[in-house]
Amino acid sequence: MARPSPLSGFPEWLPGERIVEQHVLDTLRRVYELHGFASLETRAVEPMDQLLRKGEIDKEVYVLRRLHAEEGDAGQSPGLGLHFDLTVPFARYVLERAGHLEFPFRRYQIQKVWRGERPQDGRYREFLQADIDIVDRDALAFHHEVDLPLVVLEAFAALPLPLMTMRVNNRKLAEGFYRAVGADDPSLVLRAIDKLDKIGPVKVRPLLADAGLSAAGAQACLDLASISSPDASFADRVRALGVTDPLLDTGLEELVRVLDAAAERAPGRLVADLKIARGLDYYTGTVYETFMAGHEDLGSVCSGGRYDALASDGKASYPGVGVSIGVSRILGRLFKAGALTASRSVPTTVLVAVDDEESRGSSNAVAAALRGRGIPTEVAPSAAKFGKQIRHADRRGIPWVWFPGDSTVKDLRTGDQVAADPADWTPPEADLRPDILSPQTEETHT
RNA sequence: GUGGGUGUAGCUCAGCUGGUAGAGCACCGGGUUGUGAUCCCGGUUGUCGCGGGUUCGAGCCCCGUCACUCACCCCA
Repeated sequence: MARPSPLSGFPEWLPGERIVEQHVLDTLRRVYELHGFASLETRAVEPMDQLLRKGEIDKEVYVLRRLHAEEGDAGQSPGLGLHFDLTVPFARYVLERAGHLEFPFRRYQIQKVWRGERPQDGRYREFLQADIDIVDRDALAFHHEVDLPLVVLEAFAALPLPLMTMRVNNRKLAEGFYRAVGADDPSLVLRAIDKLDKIGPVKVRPLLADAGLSAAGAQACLDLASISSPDASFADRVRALGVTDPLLDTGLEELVRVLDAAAERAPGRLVADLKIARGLDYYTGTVYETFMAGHEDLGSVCSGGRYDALASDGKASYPGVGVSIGVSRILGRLFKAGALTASRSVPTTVLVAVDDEESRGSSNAVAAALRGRGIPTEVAPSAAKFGKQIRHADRRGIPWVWFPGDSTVKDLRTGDQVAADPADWTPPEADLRPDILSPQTEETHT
């Protein structure tokens, strides 16, 4: 059989990269649980009508089909598709289990999602998302829109990643403003403003005209979009535009509260940016997009917002707020750039050398003693010359090699070799797990 | 889905107007009868993406196809 070529858009990491990924996932789990978020996993498939509701027909969903499906089977059921995000499955889960859940319900969910789009740099067809959401029944207190992004920023701060900056806007603010300057359909304006970074104001202006805005109205929207600030000062600049509207006032007030809290609890990491739009139309309040220092061209690596109508069963509605971290997008870019590696490609801390095959048993005994004290240990695969055995460890980044013959242990980094007893020798605490190295020059969190 | 670019060794690539496939790195063995580097010597590695066509002859030209990649779209 010919060598298979990798499938584009379905990333698979090397062992060392997987070690980095697991470190990231462990850290996210730790921080999320520190804040009391419960872990959840939902099935990979949803009924097609669930995935495609809200008229988002252009969603590229992978459809699930039995190889031996009978003719006509397809017509009888709604059909199944792989989920393309974790929010829709979560909303479905909440509706289905509302009677068994305690509200407000806080959960995190780290799973693969699938999108049938053309892959590109930073854009995959199968990728890992790490979501956290808070949902409540009927009404969700506003302060969750303040608290949730701070949890995510805390998680980023605990990770060896380039500096993350979260840019924040508010749908009420935008919608109130757009209506007040003459837009009948604020979502059209939103979509136009969303393209601002990519195509520039000259090309956005006609789109705003298409949305029904006068020249003055379009100018006002562009002026609004140009406002950004790392603190609450943006509000004065918005008011200086002279537009008044009750919804705009509410949105302004909310965004000020988000910025005030962030200034205190995550200074510099959260910025008000009134051109942040978000394509998805179900957001109703604060919206978030996050950019990675030095990799802004990648687009947002962590986005979300407040939603009111995503889950509703007719009797009750379940408003929520959540964000999703694009784990694969972040890691794929940093791996490719050589900006994030593990100090070794295996978990092994100690390689026990083998003198000859007759004495493999004593090497196994040394390894067992070390493992018994929590030290990840493997035994050399063959009784090759010691130079070979050392190289086996060196190639993998294993820091220590144990020689059972004279009961010594060698630190490959320094070359020092000392007598040691398997019953009590212990490596430095830091050697028990691989280090995560981020050799880039940009600012990092840790 | 639309439009560009690229497919040659494990990796990065060279290959002239069409004339029997190369380099560097990597890898393996030895120099070195049990301790990593360097050095020296030697060695392995290919359906030139795939299929067809033109030609005495195709890695090179033509057609098709597949894959990868970039942009649009959309978004993590």
